[in-house]
Amino acid sequence: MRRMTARPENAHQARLLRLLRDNGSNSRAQLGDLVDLSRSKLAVEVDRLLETGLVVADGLAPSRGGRRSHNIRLAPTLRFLGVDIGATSIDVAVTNAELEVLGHLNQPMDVREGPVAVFEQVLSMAAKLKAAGLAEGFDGAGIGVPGPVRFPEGVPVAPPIMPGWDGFPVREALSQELGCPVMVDNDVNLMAMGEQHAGVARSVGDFLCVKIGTGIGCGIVVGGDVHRGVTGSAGDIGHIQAVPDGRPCACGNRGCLEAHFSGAALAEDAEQAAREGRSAYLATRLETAGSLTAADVSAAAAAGDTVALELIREGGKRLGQVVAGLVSFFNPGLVVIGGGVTGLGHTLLASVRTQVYRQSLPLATGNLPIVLGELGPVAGAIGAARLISDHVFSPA
Amino acid sequence: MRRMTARPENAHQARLLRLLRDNGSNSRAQLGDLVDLSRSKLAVEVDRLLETGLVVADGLAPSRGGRRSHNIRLAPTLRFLGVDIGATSIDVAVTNAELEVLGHLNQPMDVREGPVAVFEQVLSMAAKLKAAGLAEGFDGAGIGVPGPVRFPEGVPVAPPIMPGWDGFPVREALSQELGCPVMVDNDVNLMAMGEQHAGVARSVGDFLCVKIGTGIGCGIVVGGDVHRGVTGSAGDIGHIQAVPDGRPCACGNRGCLEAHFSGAALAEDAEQAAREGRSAYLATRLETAGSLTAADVSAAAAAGDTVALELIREGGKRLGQVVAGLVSFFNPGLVVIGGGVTGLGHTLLASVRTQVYRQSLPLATGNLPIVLGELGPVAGAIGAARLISDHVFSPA
DNA sequence: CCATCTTTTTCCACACTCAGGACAAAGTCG
DNA sequence: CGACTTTGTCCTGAGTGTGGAAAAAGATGG
Repeated sequence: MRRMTARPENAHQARLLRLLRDNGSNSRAQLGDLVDLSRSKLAVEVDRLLETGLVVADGLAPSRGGRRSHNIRLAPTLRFLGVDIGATSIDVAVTNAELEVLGHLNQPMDVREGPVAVFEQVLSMAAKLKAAGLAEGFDGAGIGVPGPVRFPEGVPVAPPIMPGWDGFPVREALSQELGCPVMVDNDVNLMAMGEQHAGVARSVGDFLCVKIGTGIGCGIVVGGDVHRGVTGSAGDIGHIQAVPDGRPCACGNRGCLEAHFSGAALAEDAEQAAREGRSAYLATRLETAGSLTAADVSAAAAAGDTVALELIREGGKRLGQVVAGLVSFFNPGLVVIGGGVTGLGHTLLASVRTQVYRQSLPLATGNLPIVLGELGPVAGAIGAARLISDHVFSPA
Repeated sequence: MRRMTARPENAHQARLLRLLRDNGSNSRAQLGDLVDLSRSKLAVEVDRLLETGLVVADGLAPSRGGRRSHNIRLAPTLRFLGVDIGATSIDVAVTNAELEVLGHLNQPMDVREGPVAVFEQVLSMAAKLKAAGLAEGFDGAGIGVPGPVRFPEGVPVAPPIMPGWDGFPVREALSQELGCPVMVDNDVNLMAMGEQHAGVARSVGDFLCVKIGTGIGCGIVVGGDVHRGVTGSAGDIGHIQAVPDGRPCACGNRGCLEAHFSGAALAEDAEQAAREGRSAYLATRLETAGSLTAADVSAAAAAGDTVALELIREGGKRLGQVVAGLVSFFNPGLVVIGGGVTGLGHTLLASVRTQVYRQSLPLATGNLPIVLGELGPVAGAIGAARLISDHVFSPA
């Protein structure tokens, strides 16, 4: 079911669409204040957008002391699909044109089952959301995958944790299936875009967004734009050396950050602690579940388990060491920490902060907030919607 | 002696001026191929530039099969001043509008003598270059200082190795003295711009430029533009921890890269080796000179001294560890190594390369050249000229 | 040496865009 | 109810840029 979504005809229209996306409904007069176009010109462009159906009239705005202005908003029927494929689960969200989440589904799924199985799942989730009446069709879809992506083509390249995905034409295939434009990016970059659009990073031009999941990655935003690097692997900080001659890592080196702190490493450490009898809480948990995850450590910490707390603190210190280096190098205006293990919360945050503030120079840390992401599991999906909306709201 | 340099009236003219700067003399027809403007429009803009005197006619171009085209070039009387203030010496260069170095002076001087003394020296060097007939006046000057700069205002902020410079209005003061526009930036950023304009980094959009001098810094170029960070301290990698619990550093921490490898650290290590009698070459040198510098180590290495070579290799390994992390994080298309100790040359390079290729992931290092800068001591001055020319060649 | 073909440049007419003013419509406020 | 403010529409005039025609300058081939 192909939907022909109109596209803006020029940069002015694109600008207006993005303003409406970011600021919501707006009066014509207000728009005039924002865009520095003559009233005549603005009227023409708005009329054209109304004709194409991308925006609709939306009643009258409250008076600002004179005649009331007509409100304009993005077409309420526009729908974007945001897909965040993680290592062990899939998040799918439907948003309207303002990128508000109308519905959200989460399914556990191992990305290693390969692109065909995963996309089957994604499409069925999308269908379920449609069946719930949230969308009739999609005007665009953003897809996040847990590995490097050749961005212009929308193709994963040499993804370490996604065997079978290398070179798979994700963009092409999903565009075919969904009948709408599709953009693909690294999941961490999308999380950064999500927090930038609707989360803690609003109005920050340069920031880092560290995502701790099964692995560790870092979204880099420079001047409002995501930096992807020449091969799309920028932000891949999981294999930076955190401990000289430390633990062996799947990548073949030793002491990688990921080997010492990540969802996977944390789970292993916890199991070991449980087996060695250092934590009664974790031992019980291990016995009932058969294995432990980062979430178990999080729960243990919340229950006051000292071993769990110590694991988190130690991990935060490792992470903080690496982040301190990145802060010195990049001098961001904000550091966001998010991902599945946000449940580790303030213990982790405190540990990272301590390390960064101690190790980086005052000029770089002086006014540097280090905070948790505020969008939780939908950050990636919102970022994905943002990605594709940027594409759809740009001149054809 | 104030010179009123004309400025381009619009973006098209600015574009043309930069093309002429980067490509040298050019025929009108060739320009037409490059800029995607109608012939009429192009003719008008070129004529206006001719009127303002920013460009001049320059004979006829060779025929391309028909009527010969008129050559156009930037006014040959335009002069930029490039100043690179290092920790221990000052480089001043005069360039024409194409940023070719017409004359270059170098003077040892300790930056700690403060801005007043330093600028006195700079002005006297500029006067000397003028007296040599290289310039009548300057149409702009770029200044590099060895510390963080609040870029828009051109003011150093909290520079660790430049006490007395904090908050000094460098841009304002020099603009007054020289009677021309002035821009100020970190010396490392300027070196990066220099290598980008005329050195190894031509045609690379994203790259890192590591400068090893008295300290260590790193210029970051993203999408062709220098990234300065929110407080102007981006690229300050000298205080990234390279050795856990390593040597104490002036910054108060331990194990900073700069404490283990930099011009200053190298000199100290060499002196110690000399005193301990581990190297006859260095011991002799120490006796005659009273102290050692990085240049001595360089000379010793060239002479085959094993201790010197080992010092360089060890330092390269430390540097390589840090650079490997930056490569993973930033995924650049090129890494340039330059600065005063380029004399350490290929020994250093080999050591850094080994470490980076070993520690970073193949996707990031797959096609990553790591090379020495090719502009030597004038890289900074050329970058400074480039900086100010970008400013002068932009609409007023 | 001349005729023909190319390339470059200039000139010009036409279309298009856009800013800004005038004016009508719709509200507020006293 | 009247004066003032804000918003929206219409219209004109200035300016800009495109593309064609033709002239200028040279190359090529007989």
